[in-house]
Amino acid sequence: MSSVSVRDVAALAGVSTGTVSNVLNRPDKVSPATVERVHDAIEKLGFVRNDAARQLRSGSSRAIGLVILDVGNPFFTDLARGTEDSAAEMGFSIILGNSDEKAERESAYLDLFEEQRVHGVLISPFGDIVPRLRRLRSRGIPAVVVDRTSWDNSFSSVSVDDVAGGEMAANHLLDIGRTRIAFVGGPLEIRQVADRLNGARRAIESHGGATLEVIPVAALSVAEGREAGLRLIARDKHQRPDAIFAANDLIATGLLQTLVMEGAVSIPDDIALIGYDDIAFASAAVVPLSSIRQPSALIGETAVKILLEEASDPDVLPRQVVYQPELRARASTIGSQPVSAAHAGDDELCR
Amino acid sequence: MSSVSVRDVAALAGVSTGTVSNVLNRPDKVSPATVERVHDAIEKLGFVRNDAARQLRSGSSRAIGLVILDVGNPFFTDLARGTEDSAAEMGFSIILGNSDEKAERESAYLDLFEEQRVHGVLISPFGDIVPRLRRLRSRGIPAVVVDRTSWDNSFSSVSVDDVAGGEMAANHLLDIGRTRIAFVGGPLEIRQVADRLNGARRAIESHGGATLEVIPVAALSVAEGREAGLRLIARDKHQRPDAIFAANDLIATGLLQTLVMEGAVSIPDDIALIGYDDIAFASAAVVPLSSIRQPSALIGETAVKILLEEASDPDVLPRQVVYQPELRARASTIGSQPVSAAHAGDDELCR
DNA sequence: CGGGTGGAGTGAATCGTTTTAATTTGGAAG
DNA sequence: CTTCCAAATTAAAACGATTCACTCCACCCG
Repeated sequence: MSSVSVRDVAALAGVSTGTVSNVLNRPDKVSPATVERVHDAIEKLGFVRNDAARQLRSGSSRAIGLVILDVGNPFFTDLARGTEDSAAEMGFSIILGNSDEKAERESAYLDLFEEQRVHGVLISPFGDIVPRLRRLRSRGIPAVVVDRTSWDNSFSSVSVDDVAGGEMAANHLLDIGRTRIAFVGGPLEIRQVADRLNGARRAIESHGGATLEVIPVAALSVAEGREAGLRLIARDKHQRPDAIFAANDLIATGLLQTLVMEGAVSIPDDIALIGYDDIAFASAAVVPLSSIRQPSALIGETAVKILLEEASDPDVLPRQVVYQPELRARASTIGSQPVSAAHAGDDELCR
Repeated sequence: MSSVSVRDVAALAGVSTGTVSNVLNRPDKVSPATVERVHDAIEKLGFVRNDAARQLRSGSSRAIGLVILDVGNPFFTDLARGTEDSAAEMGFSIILGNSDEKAERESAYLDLFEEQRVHGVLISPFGDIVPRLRRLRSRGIPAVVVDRTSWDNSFSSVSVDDVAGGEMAANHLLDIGRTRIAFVGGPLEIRQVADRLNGARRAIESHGGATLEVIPVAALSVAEGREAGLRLIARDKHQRPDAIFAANDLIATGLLQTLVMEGAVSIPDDIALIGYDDIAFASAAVVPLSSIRQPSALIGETAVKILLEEASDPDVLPRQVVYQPELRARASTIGSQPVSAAHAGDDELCR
């Protein structure tokens, strides 16, 4: 277990440990000749800086903690990728935690990040974590909430306007002439789900002549979508909606499968279907799925940027960044169309 | 920035710092009364252990580094989830790095992990990293290769028998009577791709009467799959294969879309299609995709287990664990069938 | 009654870097 | 020929938990 320390490097280069440290961190403060000599020594000895010692002395780490709700959801992995790219650019790395929508796991990750004295925390919250975030802040660790506005604006957040997104989705369904609309989603405790529903409700109420039915599901997964689909198939044909707004693309995918395969329902002729998130698989589904696109990677990048600003200047005021979502109309609502639409071709398939 | 240290805790509890440390790490060595007193003090002061200091003194960290090829690929996120669960159980956390099939990023992550003196490294390698892994080992940091056997057996690895998987896929296509088989995949430098192709080749050669065509693509993505699909559609009907083995499910998804939507090809009647990885979206596609299932989460769990063993006993010999893949026949090869097959119902759809 | 035993607790040394104040050096300015 | 300054470098003091070699002390046993 050869452990090469700055001391060894200093000895070989014939300088002091302080100089080695300067070469590592502020090379401009050291004469070029010395820099070279030190680098040679580092090379020769295979020295690698011990991050724990650095962090202990200098107080803060080069890692950022990120807690997301579900690694299985491409929306979140895209978001994570955004944070990773942005962080790497600034010389930081991301420690990714997956809370799996469990308060206990969420809490465990916050504990871990606190022990590690991470540079900052990004979190797409599940439970009520304001007290935890406050405590982190009092320790000098800033936090930014992602994919949700923070409760009382005491923390910065980067999110997408889910109410507008829900409105947009419902309006699209109304625009193509549908009137019996169903919202499939849940649990409503998840803020995003409730917002999307409220947006849809608003659109439909202000339209007149259209109805909205809520079909609750237990989780935002493909399996739950299938299950909801089976319930719909079981209905008499005339009892079915003529359009469905699914709370996210995983649910929409599940619906798509059971409705088409097992229900012989034609999409979009019998039922138009729109999802939410615009994950890469949405545009690649056999009936390409209309969806509400969120700038997932951008959310991550922005969140990192804000976090780093707050870290370097703790007195900056919390900011709420809200992006607007965007409609991606595809075959599942508008059927096959001549390839000439505005967005044709710019779908980013799997990145 | 209130910084509460063991010293403060010790003072309040009326004990020495050594005792506080013992309470934290070896509570059984301390009398119950003292344990309680110390815990009270910790509570009162809001003390949180500084991990950097702990690590500096005790030498090793509680974090495991994981480098994967592509976060956008559900196979790898499932694998990551497996490592995370397994690590959490043992009190470790995972630092996830995404190399994006770039040697430079892979290398940057290994640097980072080396500086952090992580407890161990798990890696699904892209470039030739044996020298790097050797160096890590010489520093006392063990490494386990995932999703690939290691080059010379000098490192432990956990993988799946891709040759057998390829053979299995091709045999399935032969079993349902197909004879003009195409393999769509690439680049062949990726070992897994080459192995799958070789397996298929072996099956077809030993069958007689069947042919294998290789259709190369530049990457294992949905977009590349679509592109390959377009090329197939452009062919005269009789020049097309009657079955396709795609190197992974992302490619299969892309193929599925163009063949069905734009080529009016019937799956599986005109062309049978089988993928690889059995990602959650495979079974949820509108024409559910036959695939070769790999135990992705299990690979991750096993890798963590082996890694921790090697970390605690550096003299243990490297082991190569090779799991066998499993065929999941679905509609894309066998069409719609009465629900009675062996595996019906046990598909894990998106968890 | 004395020596031995072991559980509980102590406190100083330690890990490897960064940082600070202090020191040297080579010139430029007076 | 001083004097003074900035740049380059140094030596030593942190940072905060863990560890290790000890000290106590109570208790048991012959």
